[in-house]
Amino acid sequence: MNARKKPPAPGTTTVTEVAKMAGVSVSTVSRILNGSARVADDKREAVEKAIAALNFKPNLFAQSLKRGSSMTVGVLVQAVESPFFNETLRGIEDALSGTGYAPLIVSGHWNANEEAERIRLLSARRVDGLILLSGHLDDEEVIAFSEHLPIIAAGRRLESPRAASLRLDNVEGGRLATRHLISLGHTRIAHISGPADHIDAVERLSGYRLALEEAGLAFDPGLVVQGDFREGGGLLALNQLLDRGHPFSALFASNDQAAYGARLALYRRGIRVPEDISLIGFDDLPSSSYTTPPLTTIRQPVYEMGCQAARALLSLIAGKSVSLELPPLELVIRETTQRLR
Amino acid sequence: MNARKKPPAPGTTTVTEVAKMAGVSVSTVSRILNGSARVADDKREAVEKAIAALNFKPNLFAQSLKRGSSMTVGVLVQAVESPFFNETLRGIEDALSGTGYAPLIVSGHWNANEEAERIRLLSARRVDGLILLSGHLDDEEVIAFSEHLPIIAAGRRLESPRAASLRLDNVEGGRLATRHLISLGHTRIAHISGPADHIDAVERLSGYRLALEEAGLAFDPGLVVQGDFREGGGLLALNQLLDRGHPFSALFASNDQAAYGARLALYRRGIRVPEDISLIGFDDLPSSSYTTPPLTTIRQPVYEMGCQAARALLSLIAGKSVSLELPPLELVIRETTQRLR
DNA sequence: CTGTTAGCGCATTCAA
DNA sequence: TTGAATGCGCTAACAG
Repeated sequence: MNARKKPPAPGTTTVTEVAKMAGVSVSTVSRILNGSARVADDKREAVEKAIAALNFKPNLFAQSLKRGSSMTVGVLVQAVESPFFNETLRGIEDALSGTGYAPLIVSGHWNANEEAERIRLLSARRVDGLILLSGHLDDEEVIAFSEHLPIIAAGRRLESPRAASLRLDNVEGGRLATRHLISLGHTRIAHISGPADHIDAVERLSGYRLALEEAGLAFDPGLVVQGDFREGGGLLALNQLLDRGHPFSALFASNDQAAYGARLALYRRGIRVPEDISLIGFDDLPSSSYTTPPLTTIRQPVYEMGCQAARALLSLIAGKSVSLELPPLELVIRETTQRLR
Repeated sequence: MNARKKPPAPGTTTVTEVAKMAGVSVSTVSRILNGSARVADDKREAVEKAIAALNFKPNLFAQSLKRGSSMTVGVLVQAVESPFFNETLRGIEDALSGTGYAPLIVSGHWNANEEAERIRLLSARRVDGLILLSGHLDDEEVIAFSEHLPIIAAGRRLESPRAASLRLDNVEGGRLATRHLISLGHTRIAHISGPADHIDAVERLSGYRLALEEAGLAFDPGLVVQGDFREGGGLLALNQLLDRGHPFSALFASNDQAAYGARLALYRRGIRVPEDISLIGFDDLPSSSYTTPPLTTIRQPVYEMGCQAARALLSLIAGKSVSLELPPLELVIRETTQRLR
């Protein structure tokens, strides 16, 4: 029933066969594979030849089973399809490349239950560590998970021996954005906030209020409307705002996607950007350099976050302590903001 | 320090412990885990209780080692950060969700050598199958890989017992786009092509020429300029085109990203879209609904591609034959094209 | 129906 | 320096 002879399939050959071909024992092959002990040159050569000839790759499962390490790190992202996480994933991938570790990416879909479920899945796959990008899980739960699994969490602040976090100062970011508008002479500044249960969104709103206050400008709740961090929400939000009839000359959107939506709403109503209304976003997605006009925004170092997170996780896995330092948020002035005339 | 009672770490308990706690043998536990045989209700109950109490998850490596299946499928994407692949990844993830399979995503970076290297990496991890999204590998190499590994390839056409492909008719897409412009009265239609070594790009260009020909319009090489499927390339390309001085009233960009770049170039020069120039893209990225103005484009069913690819791969893995059918490319008329006046 | 046992492919003792 | 032997945790015969 089963076909006996197979061509040397990668993933079919084992150390035993390599050993046989090279005329040595399996342990010698293993030693060469891992450099775990000195081996005579002639044997080494024979083994290496056999490995090449058989197209041999050690079975990672057997290795994992033996070593208790999977050489895999889990990455819990909120949505693979979100442009926001893209560059972070690239950073993770780049940082991991060449280390032997591979990322296993799963999506939590902005849902605490699903996140917990995914983490369980990752843990069943015995990932050696976990990178958490944002998410709705309680910090306590994350710390609980970290008892068994080193964790680097982005978008949180948590202290624990087996966990570290990476978080930007979103209050400062919101303040930066708002101050930029104020410095251009704007005094009636609207804000599209993000989800009320999203800490980043809440902080950006705080930053907005803070900047207003610092400038002696009154906070007007009628100028704030809730979005959902996505284009559709931004569009809706801006329409609501406009319908309220409170005049404003500048708009701070809590993220770039919301800004895109708002931009479209403005376009539909024939309101020009930046001539009639100045617009600033938050994130600096790659596409924000190419909107019409290019979007002024607050740049988050997302790629660097990915790199750092991955590197830090590797340290954690190696039992070393980690210190995380991120470049600061940065105002990127492009063409959607201008001085109030 | 406080007395910490170690909660059973997930990934630490084994079938043996479960068996001991439930007072049965390991095989009984295994049988219950896999439903591979009938088990008396009382034992089943005891085992299930033990599993819950110990927070037990079977070690996937041990399972894989034993069964020779990793419950993992490899996904070779060109760039995790590319907006184009995002929705496809989501489709793959959705289709895989609940099947027990997890995707292992790696990037080939548009480079045949790196692609081959990544595939080797995936094969060392003993993935049960492979989804290839685009790429520079020769079809023959892909077929060679498929000897040992079931493969679904998007963006190719290949026949083999262990491989299947999923490919849209890009000639038709290019034709569709161009015909739309022609139907609006345009006769001087420019084209930003994609990389000359990218088959999709070449086919879209063919479609463009075909539509021109069908309409009795002469093909003018001076109206075609090469881009790179990215925003920057589109921007540059359009500037070149404009500098050539050949007049045109409509532009077909080989993908949406190029269209974004072109849009910006136009904006910079004060050329209005669609009043002065009609613009059509290709792909229908999610953000294309929110450009200013929203982009007319050819929609690729990328999400569906992901779903289908994943489902087909599962069939292939199960030893079944597959038939792949994709919804057709579709013209999405938004607001960057209008009748020539 | 259930328990015992033999490996899956590998890294690692322990002897030689 | 090398080889033989022992599990890692699990599934699947094979007996009972």
